[in-house]
Amino acid sequence: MVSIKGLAKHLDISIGTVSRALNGRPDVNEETRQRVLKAADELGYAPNQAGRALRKGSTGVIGFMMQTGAEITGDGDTFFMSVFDGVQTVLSQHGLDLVVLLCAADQDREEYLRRTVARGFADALIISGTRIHDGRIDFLVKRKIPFIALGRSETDLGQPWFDLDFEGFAKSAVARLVDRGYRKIAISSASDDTNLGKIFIESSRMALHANGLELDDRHIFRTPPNERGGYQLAQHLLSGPDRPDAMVLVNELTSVGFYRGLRDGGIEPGRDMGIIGFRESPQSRYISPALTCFRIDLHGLGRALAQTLLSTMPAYKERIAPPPGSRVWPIELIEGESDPRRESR
Amino acid sequence: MVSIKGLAKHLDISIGTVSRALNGRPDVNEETRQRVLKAADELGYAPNQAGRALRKGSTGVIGFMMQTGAEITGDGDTFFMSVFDGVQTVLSQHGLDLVVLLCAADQDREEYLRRTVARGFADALIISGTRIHDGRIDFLVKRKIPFIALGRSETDLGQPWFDLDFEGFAKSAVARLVDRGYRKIAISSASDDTNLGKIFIESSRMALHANGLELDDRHIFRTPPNERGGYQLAQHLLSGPDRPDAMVLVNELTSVGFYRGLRDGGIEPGRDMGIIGFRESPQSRYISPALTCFRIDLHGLGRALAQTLLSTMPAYKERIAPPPGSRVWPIELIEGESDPRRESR
DNA sequence: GAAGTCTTCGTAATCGTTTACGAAAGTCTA
DNA sequence: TAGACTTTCGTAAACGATTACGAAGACTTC
Repeated sequence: MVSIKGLAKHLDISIGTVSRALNGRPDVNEETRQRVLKAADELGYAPNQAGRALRKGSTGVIGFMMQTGAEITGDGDTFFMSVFDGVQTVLSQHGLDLVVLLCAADQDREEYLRRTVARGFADALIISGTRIHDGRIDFLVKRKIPFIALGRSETDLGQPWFDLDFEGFAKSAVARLVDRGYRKIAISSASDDTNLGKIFIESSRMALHANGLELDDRHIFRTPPNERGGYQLAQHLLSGPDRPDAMVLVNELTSVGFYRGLRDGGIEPGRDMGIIGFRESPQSRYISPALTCFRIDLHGLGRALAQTLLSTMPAYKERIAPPPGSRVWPIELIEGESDPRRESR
Repeated sequence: MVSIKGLAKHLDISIGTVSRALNGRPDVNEETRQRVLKAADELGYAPNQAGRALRKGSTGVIGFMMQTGAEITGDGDTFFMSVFDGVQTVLSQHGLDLVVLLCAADQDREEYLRRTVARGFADALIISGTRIHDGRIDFLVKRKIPFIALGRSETDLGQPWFDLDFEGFAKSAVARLVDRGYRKIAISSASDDTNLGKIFIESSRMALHANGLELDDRHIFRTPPNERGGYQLAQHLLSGPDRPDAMVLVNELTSVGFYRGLRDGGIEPGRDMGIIGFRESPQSRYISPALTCFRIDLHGLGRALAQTLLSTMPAYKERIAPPPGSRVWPIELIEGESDPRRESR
């Protein structure tokens, strides 16, 4: 691997001149520059990232930290890819690159940060899957590493964040179901130690209350975010007493299993039970009946994340304004056929 | 951000001693080491990655390059998550970390390599989504950067690779369908410029031939790897002449749409048309009828990739033997109900 | 032709870390 | 007590890039 020194020796000029030629500095003869460029190409010279980062004090890279396993499968397939795409769109406009840092699911996330990231691996970070109490936030704030969180946390040290509008979801879904004649509304939530779970349950309770109904504690289910979870939820419903007439599913992956589970028990989804899912997924319109759910502009969310992050970084602060609007990312209803209007009985 | 120099000054000892204490060298007094460790913790010292990489000539990181958009959504993204997990298992045993390098779908992949990776960003690479002719392979070989490919390529410069057993898939699926009484077998393939598409079509042709049947060119479909693709495929089948009695789907995401499309046209999947999918997915057993498909040990594939890669790297060569076995990764049949045995008519 | 300006380039310091080398002091052996 | 050995640590040279500074020469101007 040829270095700048090798290039200089090969051309019999100084390394300073080579560097200036390569970096487009004005104080180098055009003919010399061409010679350098040609030689660099021929010798396959590529600047050493470590040397450059050491000298410049920045890497030109933004890290996106996430966990393998649970998180990504839990949130469904294309979710993160769409966000990545949006993030990259903005970053590339500023000559920055994105790398994804995968923390194994069984690994301590704070330890991972310390080991991999705080070393100066990236100039800034996007962290996802925030917990209600998230040690990573304390750590990054203490270390003064610029970052933004995808997901709320009660660990609020003034860091910027974005999150999906779970409140809006609960409110819309409940209002719609009530309006359509459903009265015994149950919810399938995430586990209690996630922000999603906590916010969604509370919001649903309030939304029902606002409509003159109460959320029965026995109608709150914690469902693993996958097909199997949906199937088991349906089985559980069928065997239990006091069956609800509608269900709000906070994770769309469960829907396929839920449909199947209901049918195996003789209940026809849509006809016998109203169903609303959270996020529009590739399959939500191809299952039958098509799932009523919400569209989320994930690419836009990615762009907003990146812009907001950059607007907090000294090197970019002046050039970038934080995007206007709420930190709660809006969602948009997609009407399906899984919650038809009920005839009064 | 405190450096090793700041630490040394704070402790009033030399930076050499600090470094040795931190790195567990034997030639440092135990009491001194404890003082250093304590101070490092208090001051929040984290070694600078750039400085270390520059000096050591290696980063301790393996990059996994993939593209946003098409590729990952096409394969469903639990696919890569499982592979990542396997890769990481092996890497962490050797003190290495994994970063995912995302090349935007509309970006030139070779250019991306040059810009991001060849700079010494990672010690080695895993590249995915190989094309029939893949410039990245030439590039990496020329630059002498250790790498392994997930996916075959006709650009064969002796690099190591692993790939899924598409031949085995075509062979098993066809043999099973024929054995169960199906005669007019169609295939839903990927686009022709992918290895998957090329290999799968050819293997299917041979498998059919081996069973005394021929693959009608009009029974070869190129289907976008998503639900919509499956739906449109079904619609196309229904409107066309000479409807096949069985379909082999090389992408499992299409199955949900395909089912729906058939039903919308009055054809009951399974009963009226036999269906076999490729990879077992979270939904394959929860759609109805459950899809007959193949299980793939993706975690094992990830481990094999990492091990093979390390076994080609000088620094690890001695400690790691390449895993035995084929570079074509095996698949295992999961019986569903989507291809019932036909009564002879 | 002296002085000033401009262009072009070499020199050397610097970023943070690791490590070969040697120095100093202590310990042991004969 | 001299010599050999051990323990502990400081010194300084890399690694590859960027950049402030100044020098040398060419060119202009009066």
